[in-house]
Amino acid sequence: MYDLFFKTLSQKIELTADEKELFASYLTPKKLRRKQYILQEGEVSRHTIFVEKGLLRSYAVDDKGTERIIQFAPEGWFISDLYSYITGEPSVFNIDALEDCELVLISKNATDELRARIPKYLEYSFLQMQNAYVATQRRLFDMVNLSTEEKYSKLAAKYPDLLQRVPQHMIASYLGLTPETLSRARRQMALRKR
Amino acid sequence: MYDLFFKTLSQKIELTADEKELFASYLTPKKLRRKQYILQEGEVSRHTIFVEKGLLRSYAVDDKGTERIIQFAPEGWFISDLYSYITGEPSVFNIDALEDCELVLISKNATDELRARIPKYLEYSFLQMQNAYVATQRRLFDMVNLSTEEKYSKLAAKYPDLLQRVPQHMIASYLGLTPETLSRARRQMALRKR
DNA sequence: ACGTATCATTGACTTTTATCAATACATTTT
DNA sequence: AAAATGTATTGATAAAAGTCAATGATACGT
Repeated sequence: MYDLFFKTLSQKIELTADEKELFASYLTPKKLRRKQYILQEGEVSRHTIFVEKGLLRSYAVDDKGTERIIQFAPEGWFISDLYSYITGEPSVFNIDALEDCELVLISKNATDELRARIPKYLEYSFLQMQNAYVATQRRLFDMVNLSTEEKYSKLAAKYPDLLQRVPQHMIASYLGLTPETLSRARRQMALRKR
Repeated sequence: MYDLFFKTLSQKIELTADEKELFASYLTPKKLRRKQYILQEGEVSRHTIFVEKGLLRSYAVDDKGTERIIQFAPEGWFISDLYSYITGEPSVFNIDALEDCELVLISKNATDELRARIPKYLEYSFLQMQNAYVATQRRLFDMVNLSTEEKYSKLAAKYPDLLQRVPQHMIASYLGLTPETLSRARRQMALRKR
């Protein structure tokens, strides 16, 4: 239990056995079935969610009822609506399971106490946030400046397994494209390779 | 000197007079004339830059030689190529001055020592990074999901003064549009308002 | 104050992407 | 097993954005 979670922490900070035990006492395990929500629009995001197993996604629904996927979170990833988490405002996003999941929840209180009792965890949080920021900046740049084909190729190169686990129209949504446009782009690329 | 810098820190953490003095000893002031570079493609980003006065921008140049603006940094903002800063890899961005600037530089060494000697500064760095991350996530979502007119309107509402200080074709670049497209979108909006 | 950049706009045309509709296939549900 | 749902592809057409070129207007450096 929490194996992947502590393995992930250990990539950036080292915890003693005692610290791990203390840490674990603040964590809540949760299983989630495919299609179930862990956060729904209008609720306040009160936890940081870590994915031990399975696959989550976050998305918003636009005026026309179209789902706009913001993020995928497979094993080893954190996900939440950070804005709602920080401000306490109701979330405008949904987070649900694309596969059966095993999750680790850390409440806001738990986070605060953990950062106070294990200062290394504040450092971890900083490093984690720094990584997330750099990654998002890069993705923003790519989304603004790359062509449809380049966006897809980059995603496919970086997360090849994701394409096996997620239906193509969700990849299209994540990339800000219609399913038709992505389908045609893929066909073009395949034709050119022959 | 450093007035705005410390005022900005004080929005998130409180420093004593002694701490401020210690802090200031790690800072380097720098003036930059309009059009001068503070970071050029190929160099390693070795400082965090704070803008006391003036206006910076960061941008990349694509294969066709077109400038792609990533960020504007007016007074009170931080800017750097964080990826290059963290990894030590040469930067693929440029940062230059759109107006005469007064800057505050914090070297990587200074940052490390400051975080060790003033633990509150690690907390500040975390909060700052968290804010930057949330803001970038939101901008990413908008760039992917909003129409041209919506992108421009949102920017204009959020940073009205920026439109006065920055030529329109740079706003277009920041929004991932051609100058022509932005010009026509503005015309449409103006016509509709009458 | 001058000449030179730079800048914003507009028109004509091309390319890219979205939209709507139909089809075929696969996967889930009952 | 049959029905219902979800998924990917393709075609026809419309809408949006990019490209290229020209014209005034403005700002800037000396």
